[in-house]
This record gives sequence, C-alpha cells and structure tokens, in this order.
Amino acid sequence: MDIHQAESLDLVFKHVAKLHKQTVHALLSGKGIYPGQPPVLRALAERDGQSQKELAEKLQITPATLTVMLGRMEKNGLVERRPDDADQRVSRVYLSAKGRLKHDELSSFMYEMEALCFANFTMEERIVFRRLLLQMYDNLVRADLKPPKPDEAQQ
Amino acid sequence: MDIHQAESLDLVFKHVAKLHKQTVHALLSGKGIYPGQPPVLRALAERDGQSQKELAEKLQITPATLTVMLGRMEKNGLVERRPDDADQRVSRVYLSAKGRLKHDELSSFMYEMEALCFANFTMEERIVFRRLLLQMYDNLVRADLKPPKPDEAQQ
DNA sequence: TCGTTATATTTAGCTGACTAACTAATAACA
DNA sequence: TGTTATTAGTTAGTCAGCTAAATATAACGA
Repeated sequence: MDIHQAESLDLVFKHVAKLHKQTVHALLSGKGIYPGQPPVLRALAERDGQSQKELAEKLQITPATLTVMLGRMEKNGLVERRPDDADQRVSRVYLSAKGRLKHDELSSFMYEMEALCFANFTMEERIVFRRLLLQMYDNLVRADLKPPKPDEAQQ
Repeated sequence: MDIHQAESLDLVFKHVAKLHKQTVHALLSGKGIYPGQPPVLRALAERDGQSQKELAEKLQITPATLTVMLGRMEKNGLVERRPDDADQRVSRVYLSAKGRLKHDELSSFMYEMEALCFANFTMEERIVFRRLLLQMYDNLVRADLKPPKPDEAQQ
C-alpha cells in the first residue's frame, strides 16, 4: 500500500505510528537502553516511589508487563523496589542514581524526536495537529475498550 | 502524565498511538484473529502469491518476523506456502479459502475502527489531519532511520 | 569450472505487550 | 473472631517485533 493513496484515515494513522515507533527504536538502540524503559524513567523522575500499581496505570500497561520490565531494570541497576511501610502487598519503585543519570541523558532524545517529526510544522499546524490528535484520543477513550487512567477520566 | 497538559506533540502522538493500538487489539480479540494478522491477509488479498521477501517489505517488518507469523497462520490454516518454480530459495504465500473468508469477515472491522476514531471529524478536519499525518510521515522517511519500501521512496 | 559473494528464509534469543492463573496480604463482613 | 472478598504483585504462556547467526541456493567473475 502506498500511504499517499490510502483511502482510510485510520490506515494512514497506523502507518505513521508504525514508522514513528520504528524510528524511536532505531534512535534508542544507540543509547544503551531499551525502548520501553524511557517512559518508566520519566514517570519515576516526575514522582519517585510510586507503587507498581500506580506506575502501571500511569504508563497504561498491565501490572504483569511492568513487573517483568522492572525486573530487568532492577537487574541493570536503573531502579530499586522496596516494600511499602504500611501495606506489605505494595512494592514502591525508586530511581537509582544510575537511573536518574540515564534519564538526564535521555532528555536530548525527546527534543531530537520532536524536531525530527515536526521541525517543518508551523505553529498553527502544531496547534491544529494537537487538537485533532486529542479529538481522536477522546473518541478512543469514549469507546471505552481500553480504560484510561483515573485522573484523565475526570477531565 | 495527563495527555491534555502535555507539552510535547511527540508525546501526545505516542499516547494516541498507544491507545489506538490497544483499542485495535481489544476489538480483534473478539474475532478469532491475532492483531498482526489482518495486514497480512489484506496484503495477500490484494496480491496473492507474493514471496516472503515482497510481503515483508510491503508490511514493513523483518523477514524473520514474517516467517514466524506465517508459521502460525499456516498452522491455523489461513495461508499456504509453496516454493517458487524458478528459484528454490523463494517461498510464495497464498491465502487459503479459510484465510479469504476471514479477510472478508474483517472488512467491517476496518470501517468500525474508522468510525470509532473519526466519526465526529468534519470533512475539513479529516483532510487537514490526513495532510499533517502525511507531513509527519514524510519527515520520518526523510530521517531515513527506517527505510520505507521501494515503491514509496519513488513518490 | 570453481570459488566467492549475494540472496531468501529460518532459527535462536531478547524485549514489550497481553491474558489467565496463582500467591500472599489486606479489607470487609457477619 | 473467623470467613469471604478484594487487592498487589508474580508466573507462565502467547504474540509481534527486533537482531544476529545459520543454512541453502543463486549469481558472478576469474
């Protein structure tokens, strides 16, 4: 399929998303980190010590997935997991010094991707694109096939 | 992160793409088919008997991934693989009757997703969104971190 | 003709995603 | 207080994606 001839907007979106993801992965492969890990580091940098449940909700992945990922990150020394003081079921996740360092290193990556995707977008185009993306997101949320995390459902 | 407060357009896009994918998966899980399979069926319905190399290029996945996926689909009776007459390295992939049937069943799914994402978009919004998506796609292609398939590079 | 290089597919191993089932801890209830 | 229900995290299994290496075949050039 030639994307420029596609009839379905949904298919166009899917193709762009695929190439976007492949590009992210290609960029990250040179930085000694796996593609799933930056969002985890970012979430913890924003708020350290979240429970795994909170983290999984924030990242919109299942607890099972997060457990496995954290296992690898802990093994690589990026995060530490410690039991909660008040509830022994709960495990709280903290950035290690190494993880914090890695997160700082990755800040340039975010600007890199932004520039790569949108450098030739005018300010108006960015505003419109953002609005339309959010409109699409709200449609998907309304469909309620995959629930959003709680603080978004309130907005 | 609350998507509506995000500063980075790239992050907004990533979140929409994630929810989109999760929604596709949730919809397909009720149809007796795995999420990776519809694009394979679609590509073969357009042109049956493609070599695996052609198919992998068209789908923008690696030959290794396709081999594994086709293995499962062949096992499920959706496709058949036969050696090429002229070149023993080449394996050609054909839709089975079951695969063709399944592809037909899935045509409604495509319209379903389109409606779900964009039903409340005006015609103008659709046109603009499409243009901006293609602009983003072209930026990603230009970055050349993940090459597109040949017939797109020519356009 | 024969050795080297290129090509198509496969295999092994890994990551990130899911589901279902499991385990242990906690909360709720009678 | 003891039982039942719920919760947080884990484990096992599967799929889709990648890379690197392996295998068989084809093309090429001396």
